[in-house]
Amino acid sequence: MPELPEVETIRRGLGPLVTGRRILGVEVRDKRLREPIRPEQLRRLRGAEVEGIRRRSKYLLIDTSARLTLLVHLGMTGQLWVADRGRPRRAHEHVVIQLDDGRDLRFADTRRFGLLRVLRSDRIDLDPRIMGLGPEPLDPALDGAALFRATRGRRKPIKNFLLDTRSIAGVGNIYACEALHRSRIHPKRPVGRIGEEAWGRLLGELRGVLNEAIAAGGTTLRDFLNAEGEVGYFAFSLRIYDRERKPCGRCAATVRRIVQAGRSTFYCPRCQR
DNA sequence: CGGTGGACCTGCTGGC
DNA sequence: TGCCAGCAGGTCCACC
Repeated sequence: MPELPEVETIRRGLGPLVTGRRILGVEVRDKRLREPIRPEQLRRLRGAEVEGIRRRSKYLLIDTSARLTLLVHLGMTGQLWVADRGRPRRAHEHVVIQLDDGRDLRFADTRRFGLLRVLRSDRIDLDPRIMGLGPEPLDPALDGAALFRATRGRRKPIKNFLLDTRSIAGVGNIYACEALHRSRIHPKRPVGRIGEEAWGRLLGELRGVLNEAIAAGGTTLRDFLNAEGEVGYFAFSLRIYDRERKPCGRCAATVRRIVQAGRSTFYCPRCQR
């Protein structure tokens, strides 16, 4: 489900709903995630006040006054939202965090690829999951020249590079395909054969599509819902993703699907070189 | 260095 | 109608 724009959409929606709220209790109904939830860890949040929510790559970081941070990853089908206490449970609702305003912060995850962990706030940057992440694409300090320098002599296909969170954080399958299509770059082009100017344009197109998706509230193809349980509308603006055998919106050639790194890549064989 | 394939899970779709 | 292969927005690992 969620790539950078979807996680950012949740962060923005959740912020005003939970910041300043005190955590009254934590209920773990099902701890079977890929890495099992540790209820005794989550219960340490009881009594703490939520101070704010940050995002790093596709992770949400919920900081509390107990100097503990709740680290959340939504995997493929994770959902995190606020609901009035007493609202019926959603399917696969695994965790309920009771807030002091009569509402709950709830976590559901059909496929259980998500992650929920409590970390010491002062040690987050030492967590191996966070430590290994590459630069944020929307960070103004990042530029095409840096990406150009980082990729000299490397032969990794650009699509695989974009999907690797150690190179650039937060880009997933949808936005990697869309950014390459907008940049007219073939998904198999080795990163070492992309010039400095082209890196600048690619980064610009990547930022463009990410920002437009955030403005539209994210992409809902199947499960994505924001912090208030609503869908996002960027699916209507996708130009290449999931359009196999349909015409390319720019040149009318037929969109192709190939597999790279075990994932579907959609591209236009005419305008992406 | 880089690629593939599989693992982890559940649910939906499309073809027969 | 029913079954089943294939696929899904993410990571992580073993192996070539």
